[in-house]
Amino acid sequence: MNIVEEATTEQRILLAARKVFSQKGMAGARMQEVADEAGINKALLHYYFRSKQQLFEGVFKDSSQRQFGCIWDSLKQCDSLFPAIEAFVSAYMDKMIEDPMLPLFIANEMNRDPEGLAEFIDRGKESRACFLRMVEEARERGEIIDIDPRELLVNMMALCVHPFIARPMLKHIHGITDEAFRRMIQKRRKSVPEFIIRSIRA
Amino acid sequence: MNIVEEATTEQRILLAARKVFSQKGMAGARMQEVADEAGINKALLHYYFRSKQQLFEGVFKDSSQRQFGCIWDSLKQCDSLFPAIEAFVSAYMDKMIEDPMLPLFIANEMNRDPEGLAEFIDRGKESRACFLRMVEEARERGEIIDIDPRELLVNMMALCVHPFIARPMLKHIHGITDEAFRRMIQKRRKSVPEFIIRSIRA
DNA sequence: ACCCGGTTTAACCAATTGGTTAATATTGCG
DNA sequence: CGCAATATTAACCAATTGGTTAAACCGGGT
Repeated sequence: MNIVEEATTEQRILLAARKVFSQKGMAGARMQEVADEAGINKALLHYYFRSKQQLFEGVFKDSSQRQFGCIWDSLKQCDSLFPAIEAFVSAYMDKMIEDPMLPLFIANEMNRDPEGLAEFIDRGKESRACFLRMVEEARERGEIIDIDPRELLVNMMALCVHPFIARPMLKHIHGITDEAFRRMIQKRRKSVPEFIIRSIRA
Repeated sequence: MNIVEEATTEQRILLAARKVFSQKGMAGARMQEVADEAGINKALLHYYFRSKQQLFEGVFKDSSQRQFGCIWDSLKQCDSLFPAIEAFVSAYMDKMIEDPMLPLFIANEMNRDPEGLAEFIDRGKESRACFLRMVEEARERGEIIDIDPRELLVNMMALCVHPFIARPMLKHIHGITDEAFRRMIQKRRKSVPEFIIRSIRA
């Protein structure tokens, strides 16, 4: 009856692997733990995914797509910059609320093996270019100040992703609970776009 | 004659361990690699640091202090908010240019063992409180808009630290070299404080 | 010269871990 | 049913890895 029980073995493996890998990282994850989490034998992992590396790539591919996939799409239908920024921040944060471990996991593994994993994050290339052009045009129309579009994008992603990267530190420094953290994120869904727009409005 | 040759064995070990641990993380680091990097026998590691855990804590304590230590001090002598923000961003970025692997390393290990490592990042508690009060006062004087000081601090740190966390992705997405990355960071030393101040100025 | 404390090393050990194998269970199908 | 293909498991293996041990080295004091 459980959704986990209904799913195919391969899906259960990927789900378990995503949990273990994103928590412990490639080096810290243990095949046995993935097997336990999926409720199967360790040898069965190698039956579906020949090696740890292959299982990891399956998880990473899925995770990076999950994180970078439909974020860009959210702003494709926006015709002006400010709503696009709001849509981007909202979509990005929604994704991370779904799976808060993902950003740090991806950053970490990209750092470990930049060349090997580069191919996985190439999605949304044209959507990103589209957004950069949108910024450029808004600048030419004088709606915003003179700013490098790519720098603006870096700042946007920074403000979105950082609370999830630094969550343990924020929780300790500000002494907040899980619930307080979620409220903070909800507040940021509105305050971050305001922060950005206020700083670039001409 | 080399500085490494002159240093004491313990210093060489800590230097090598910091390099290996911050690149590979606790789980991925190998004691043998630390020993090789330090140019000594593996057993000698356990002579100076009884266990991997103890060596790791030595490195982490040093690293977290290096990252969070004197950043706050830089703004203690500032009497008004905007120069304090500029000083903070400059100091923070200087630290990270020195050792670009540190932020991701610390974020990662804090995520792995939040309780065990929490004690190490308690430095600068009162300086941080001092900064938050400074923001509060500026708000009461009407110099800046109505913003939660802690949220402002999160945003500041986000804009400083994110390029170093996401460096491999930025390098791949924007197709930039190491040299271009350093130029980008140098640009951000000025643009980030401007970005922040523009968005909070009343 | 001799010893003694701290330092360094080579060899070794036990536990972990990714991966394999061969046998068993299950499912689908003629 | 019977049989073949697929799914699953228990037992096992080789390599890696953190850690230990006992011996050797080395400088200084007497």
